[in-house]
Amino acid sequence: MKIITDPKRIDEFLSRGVETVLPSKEFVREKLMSGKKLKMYLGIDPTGPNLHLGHLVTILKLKEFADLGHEAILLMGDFTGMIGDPTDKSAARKQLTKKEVKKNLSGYKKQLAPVLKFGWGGVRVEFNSKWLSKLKFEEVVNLASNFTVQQMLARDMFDKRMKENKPIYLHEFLYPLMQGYDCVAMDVDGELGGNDQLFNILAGRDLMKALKNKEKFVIGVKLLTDASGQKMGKTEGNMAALTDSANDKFGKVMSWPDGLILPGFEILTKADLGKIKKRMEKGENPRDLKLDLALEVVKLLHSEKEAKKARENFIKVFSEKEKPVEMEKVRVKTRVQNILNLLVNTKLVSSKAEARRLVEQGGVKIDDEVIKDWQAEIEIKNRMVIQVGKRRFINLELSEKI
RNA sequence: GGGCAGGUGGCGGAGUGGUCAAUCGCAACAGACUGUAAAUCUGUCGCCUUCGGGCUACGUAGGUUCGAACCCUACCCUGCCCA
Repeated sequence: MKIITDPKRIDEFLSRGVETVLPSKEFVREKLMSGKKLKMYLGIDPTGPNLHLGHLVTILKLKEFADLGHEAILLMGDFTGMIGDPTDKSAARKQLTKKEVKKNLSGYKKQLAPVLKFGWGGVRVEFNSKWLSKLKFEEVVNLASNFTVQQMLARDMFDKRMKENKPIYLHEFLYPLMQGYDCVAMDVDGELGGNDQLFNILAGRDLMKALKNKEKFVIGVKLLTDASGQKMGKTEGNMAALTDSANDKFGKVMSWPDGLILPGFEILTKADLGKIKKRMEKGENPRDLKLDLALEVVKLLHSEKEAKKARENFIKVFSEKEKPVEMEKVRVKTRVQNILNLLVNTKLVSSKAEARRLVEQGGVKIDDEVIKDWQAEIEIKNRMVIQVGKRRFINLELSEKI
């Protein structure tokens, strides 16, 4: 594949959605312009079964790199993942088994398929267990001698835990080491990652310099945060997972604070940012801009048709408070059931106590009628619609057999 | 190895013999409101219940007591200080 040296595209690659470029933008631009094939990688720890939009941002960047004709590697941290990242204090360190890692990986593959085809467009998948599991203790010690405890402690996460008298496990210090060694093992020219990964990535930069006398470049991608640096939602509640349905993804994007509109367009779409800014300045309703953003995001991961359907659905359910276009169908056998049992049986709630609470608070509707009495016996009719809260709907189907 | 302080609900953190299913904050859920699933306000927030109550839970295992998250013993785990 030919190396693309179009300055415009390279500029776009180095600036759109990018927070940090090390050692300098000029350095990396020069490399990219040289026409030489470069090797850059992005690491993911396969700790959970699902990827979310945050992962997607970096993966899209990796794809961009591949599209420029370079060698892009998606590194699965199966080794690091197996050791487990003990971020909380006493929660039993979850050590992933080989089986789980494998399962997670195949899930990722599926989830990423719409945006990235493995073995295509230059993106290659590697596993770091390939080299990390072979390191001898002696080699590990050698690697460790490149770093000081003080350097590690400089990391804000560790610093915070020191101040709070919370445990820091020794092997946590080895994390950056392992990640750094990945660069050495693959002998890459650069590394890509979320800007929050900078510390680990820099460890790799140091190692590359020390062991290979190579200047590894680093591209730190912007995180999905608003202007004040607040991560979207306090947790990752509205960080849509790639496995979410088109409707859910659409809704989650709509729930983002307005401050995320521009960053969202910047890092998740190819939309013309100037135009978006203009629309904002003109005082256009942010909701409409967000509808466009949500549409683009869903389009990225589903078809355009599905994206449009999700938008229609959202407008119906939330703006006009109507029922969704399509809802899940649930079969029931018993013709007459108590409302609580019905809610539990259809898996809308997890316990009777919860069901009762919802009913008492007026959060349960059957065919648009609020059910207030938790002792009510419901006579089930075909195609009856049960709604819990604002956004959970199911369509009942009477099963004819006993 | 020694001394000290701790281990409580999804998380943080009160409680130190009965009135504790456990104050409070965060997260979550429902309702009102809103351009939005944001913000704000209100309510809920272990499980089961014939709504009387029952059951399971405060690191683990035993014990004392009419009664234990709280007292005793052993064990496991964490932090701090000393060596």
